[in-house]
Amino acid sequence: MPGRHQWQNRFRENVCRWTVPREVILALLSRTTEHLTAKDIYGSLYSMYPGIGLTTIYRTLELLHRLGLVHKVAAGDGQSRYALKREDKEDHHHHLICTRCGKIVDYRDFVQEELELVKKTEEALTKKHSFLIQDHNIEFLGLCEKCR
Amino acid sequence: MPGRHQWQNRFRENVCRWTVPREVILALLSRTTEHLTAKDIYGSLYSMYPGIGLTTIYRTLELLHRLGLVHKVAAGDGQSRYALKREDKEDHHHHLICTRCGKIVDYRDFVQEELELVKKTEEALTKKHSFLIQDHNIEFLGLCEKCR
DNA sequence: ATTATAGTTGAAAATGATTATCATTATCTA
DNA sequence: TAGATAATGATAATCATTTTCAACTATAAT
Ligand SMILES: [Mn+2]
Ligand SMILES: [Mn+2]
Ligand SMILES: [Zn+2]
Ligand SMILES: [Zn+2]
Repeated sequence: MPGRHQWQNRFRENVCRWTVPREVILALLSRTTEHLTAKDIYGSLYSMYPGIGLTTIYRTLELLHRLGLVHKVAAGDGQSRYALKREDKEDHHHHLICTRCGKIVDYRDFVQEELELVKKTEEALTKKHSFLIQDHNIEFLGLCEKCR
Repeated sequence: MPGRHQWQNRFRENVCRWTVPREVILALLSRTTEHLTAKDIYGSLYSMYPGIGLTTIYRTLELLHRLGLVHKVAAGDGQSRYALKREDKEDHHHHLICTRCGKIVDYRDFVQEELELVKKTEEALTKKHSFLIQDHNIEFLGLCEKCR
């Protein structure tokens, strides 16, 4: 529901076509706040769209990631998980990750302080190591309620 | 060179035997500050110890990780990298990761401020999500000098 | 509306890192 | 030194992700 046309435009700009699999995957992602694996998506879509290929899901997720529409998170259990970025700019957040079951929880605490520290650090590191820094991650690892 | 006997003892406590492959792998890790993949290690060891198996390297690295002797870092390129933990306690650091070639650089800037923020956040998250938090990661992603 | 041109799809095979098996060997303890 | 058992390494198996490629389709130009 949130912005099918915006997505469509974003695709056109990049010479990408607006297709059924892409629409369906985006629709699914926009319906949840969970961080889904390619297989999760494949499973959820199966009833509504039995023909869809896992390959296409991987390709679409990679595309969405390239277009900056989804977050891609490695939970350390060997598979990547994806979540749609929110439209509002107040969505900067990081993750709490269960190392046993792979569950990912968003958190948005102390974002202001975090950003200050991140900015300082980023500047220092850019100079010191002549890296081109594009992003940062902060994650807390542990066991979720069920797994501990 | 740094503490072969300490390692040996750490092994014994855990009913683990002190073997040639384990000694050789630890020796290699202690000779560098780089973050190595299992294959890197296999390659480096080959001349000195042609018989060693890649399987054993994986097993040893996993063991060292379980014993808390190495850091295990996922560079996002699909393979894990390992680096020996330093003996001194001033070694708390985080990583700058090149998303193109997987290179990992340690940084230790603003550790004090970082720890304050981390502590606050950890307490808040523990309560709010009833997670048992065991560790945290901070990483900056981008392109290294060679890759950008 | 028809056509031409890329972009897209999905089945199948390939890749590549990591793990599981299992017979053989090495370490440690008594 | 001998027995118990942990460790090794060759091999096969897993498993997520990619690559291939022929068939299909969205889109723009006629
Ligand atoms: Mn998230
Ligand atoms: Mn490090
Ligand atoms: Zn869990
Ligand atoms: Zn690089």
